[in-house]
Amino acid sequence: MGVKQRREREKEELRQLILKEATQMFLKEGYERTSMRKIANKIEYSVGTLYLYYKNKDELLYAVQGVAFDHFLNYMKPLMDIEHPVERLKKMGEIYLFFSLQNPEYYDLMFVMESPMNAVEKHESWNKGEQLFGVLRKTVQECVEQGFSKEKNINALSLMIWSAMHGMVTLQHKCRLQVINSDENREGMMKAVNYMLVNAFFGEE
Amino acid sequence: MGVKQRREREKEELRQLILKEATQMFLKEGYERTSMRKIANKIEYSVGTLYLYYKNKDELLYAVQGVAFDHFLNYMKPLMDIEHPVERLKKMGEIYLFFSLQNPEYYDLMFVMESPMNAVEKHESWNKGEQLFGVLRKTVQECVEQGFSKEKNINALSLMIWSAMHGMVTLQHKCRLQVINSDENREGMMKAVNYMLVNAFFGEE
DNA sequence: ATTTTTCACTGAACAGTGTTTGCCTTTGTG
DNA sequence: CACAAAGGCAAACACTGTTCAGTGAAAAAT
Repeated sequence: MGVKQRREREKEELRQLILKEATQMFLKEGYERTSMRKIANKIEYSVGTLYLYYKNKDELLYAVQGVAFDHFLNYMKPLMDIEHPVERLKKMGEIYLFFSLQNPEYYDLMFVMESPMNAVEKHESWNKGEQLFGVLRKTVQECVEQGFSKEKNINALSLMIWSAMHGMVTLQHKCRLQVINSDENREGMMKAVNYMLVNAFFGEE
Repeated sequence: MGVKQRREREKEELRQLILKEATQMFLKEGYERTSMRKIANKIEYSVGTLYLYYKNKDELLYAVQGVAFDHFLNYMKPLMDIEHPVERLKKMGEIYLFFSLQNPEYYDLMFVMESPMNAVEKHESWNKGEQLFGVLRKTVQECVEQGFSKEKNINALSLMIWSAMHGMVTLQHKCRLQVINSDENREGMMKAVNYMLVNAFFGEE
């Protein structure tokens, strides 16, 4: 009997609807103004229903985080066609900056907010995050293999690059870059990133 | 008549008491569990009273942020005695890491939370932040002047270093460093920072 | 000395938050 | 037809930041 299966399918559909609508509200209104009640209103169900599909807000946010990561990976994947690893790395930095400034709410969800990480069990892995870090590490590895860096510790090198990008983005998002002349804007940041990647970490070819 | 002055003094004393108690609660309980009501309870005044001394929570948090910066600057100031600028910079990195991991709530207040920055008026300057950035910039400037770097743009260089430190610290705080083998802990981070400062940005002397 | 004014302070109320729970109605099964 | 199961709902709980009419005591003015 296909009844069980239909119900299963309907449940999955509603789960997806909640996720889709929540994601949309996050992008449009920002997470500050996106409450469980408002999501429930938008999909025309009651608040309690949300909790039948997601254990709590953390879990819902974790699901939205997944959507954000998928978006980001779609930005990144085409870059893997660039053969020269240093060129690829530079382009990755550019895209990283671009994405984070265009989608600050997504970025927060992926790399800043505590809430979605509470849904990651202590001993469970954070798949999407590892997937993305893998893309960076692979590129760094190629850079090292082709002799563009003195340092051979791939993990330390990758972490340093990621940290620098992440730090700059978040300082910008959270209004801490007032300490620098405000004419040092996106272009200025891009210049600094380029310096870091080309001159500091990897030798000019 | 000294009545006005006494009242003025008493107001200032209560303002300081609120600040002191709020700061303490932040450090002990974390900002998640520090509400206006709980602060009011601790100092045995009613909630409304807090709003006679601070316009809103943002302003109170901004005041606590000031306390945090003072602490941080006290960590940093002694370093200015180190003559060699590269050595000083390395030590600054060490202290930065140490402070941020020991006082995550303070760190959040200073560099991550949006709330306290709402109290900084659009055209008003963020004094404490600029003061701290000045300490870094001065050291970087000396490094450049003594010929330890090819890059001459002091601001870009300083920003890059600050970003890298800040990025690493926040990725750690917000549980995003699961992507790296967990045996790469504080020491591993310190190694990466040292690599960055000594090998990447400033030549080994 | 008595009245008036001033002012710090209160605590209830408002509008919101995430989450839980008892009930109800619709659906599918024996 | 009667019974069981399950999805959905509304109300309630315990919070949050913030506001505001009212209180009572101290200071100023009469």
